[in-house]
Amino acid sequence: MLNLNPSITLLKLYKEQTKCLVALDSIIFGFDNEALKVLLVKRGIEPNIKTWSLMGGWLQPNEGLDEAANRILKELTGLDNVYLEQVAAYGNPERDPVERTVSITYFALINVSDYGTNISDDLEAKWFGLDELPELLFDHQTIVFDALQRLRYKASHHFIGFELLPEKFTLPQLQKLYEAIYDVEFDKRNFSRKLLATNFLLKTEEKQRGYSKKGAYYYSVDKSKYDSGKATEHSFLITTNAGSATLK
Amino acid sequence: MLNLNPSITLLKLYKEQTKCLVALDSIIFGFDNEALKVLLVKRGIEPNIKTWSLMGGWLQPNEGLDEAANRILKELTGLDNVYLEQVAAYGNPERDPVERTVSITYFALINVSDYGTNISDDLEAKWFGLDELPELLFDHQTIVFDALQRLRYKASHHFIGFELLPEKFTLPQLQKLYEAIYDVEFDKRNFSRKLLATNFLLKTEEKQRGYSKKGAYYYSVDKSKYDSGKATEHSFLITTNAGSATLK
DNA sequence: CCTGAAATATGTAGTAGCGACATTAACTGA
DNA sequence: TCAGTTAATGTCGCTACTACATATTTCAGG
Repeated sequence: MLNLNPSITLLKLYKEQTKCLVALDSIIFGFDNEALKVLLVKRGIEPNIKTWSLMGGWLQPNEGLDEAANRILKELTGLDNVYLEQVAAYGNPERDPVERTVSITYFALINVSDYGTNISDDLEAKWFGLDELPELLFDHQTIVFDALQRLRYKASHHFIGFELLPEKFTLPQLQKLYEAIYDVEFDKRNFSRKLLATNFLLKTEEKQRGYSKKGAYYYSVDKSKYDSGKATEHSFLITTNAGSATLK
Repeated sequence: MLNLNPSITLLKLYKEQTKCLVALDSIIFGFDNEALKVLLVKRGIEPNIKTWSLMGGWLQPNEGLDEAANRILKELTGLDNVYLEQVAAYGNPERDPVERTVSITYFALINVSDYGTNISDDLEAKWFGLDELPELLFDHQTIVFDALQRLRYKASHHFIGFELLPEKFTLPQLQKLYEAIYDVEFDKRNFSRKLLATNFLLKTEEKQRGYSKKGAYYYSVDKSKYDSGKATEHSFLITTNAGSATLK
């Protein structure tokens, strides 16, 4: 932005700078009631064709970063209105051997059951558990790890976990979700007490059937409170000290 | 990263993508024992020549992002080995009117007394308090705000605040620093109890002279513990709930 | 129809840590 | 030596977290 010698003309200064490709890559998290998963695709172009990689694409001339990340996500999964948050930028000169590329990453939280129906079949995509990731393209391994860190932080301070669940979910489901995110186990009683204390949850009259003998009540998110809560911070289950002590 | 039609050749696919300039802009925080400040420079090129802006520069062909941010910081301030952490990427198509530019931002924590001696005089630079910022270039206002948010988060979970202070500092100095970062006031007794409990601080025999009647003991950072602590999280003074409640 | 198994729902007691608060100690300068 | 200023430290009450046990609902099988 700054030039110590003002006599150089503007255009020259701008023109002599190197330009890069800008890619947007999304770490798409999903939850199948058991484990936290990441959606990967088999790369369709050389080099490294058929290597598993994150869903991504290039920035187009007239779109902003968030906009581009949303567009790409929609193109590849058919999903719209997905929780999407920027994580970081990666720009090692050697990361993409063909062309200098800076990648800006986003993590997405999707509800797996929404996803299943809309996915285009052209695309070889698969869910992977975090401890069963295949060999990944370029630096995507690091990127996934960083995104997980970010998700863990975010979900412990803001009420966003439910974005990974269907509209209606039970407390045991919610607990399993958080246990998957942090790879810890929680006490049922303390868990429900703490989550209910947020006042973000609305109990419905409906019970889940078939999964357990007794059946658990479904809850939904109180959107009005949640929207105002997005700005505010709440420390959920993982207080920073306990968290680092307990995480595997 | 992915192409639904594998018949398109690799090079064509890469070549037809638009390229951008990539800028690295740093929010340089400093602390003058009173307030948290940001170092800004007067832009030397059109458009918006003479508008105050963040310190920044362009990414060069053979350097990574962190590397570039460090290089630029060194070129502009003479400072080396500075705490520097990536914050976010900004890429609205209109943000730089001359040329499509993606900016990747970093926050830097420097010790103002180190800085004073090394600064090149070619450069019109000035410290600004956060509540007395001038009109800023492009979206730099937003960028500063986001960086402050990030600094607040980081300093409340990791022991990094001291990067803004000299090698040796007193507890009252440290307290004033945290008060400046969060724009709150702390209780002296609770503050020192909590900070000392981290075990990151080493008390020296030396006392600060001249500033107060009694004189406060100098402390330094126990680097061995600190290095291992960088990975771990610690919740410092600002617990998330209390923090959001108390912050102005 | 009764019984047992399985999972949900909820209550309590102990404790650690936080916040609020007041006094003593060290030094300077008049 | 006295007054003024700032540093250093200890106590109490409360909140919130943890650990832990029992009752309830329902389904399935004899």
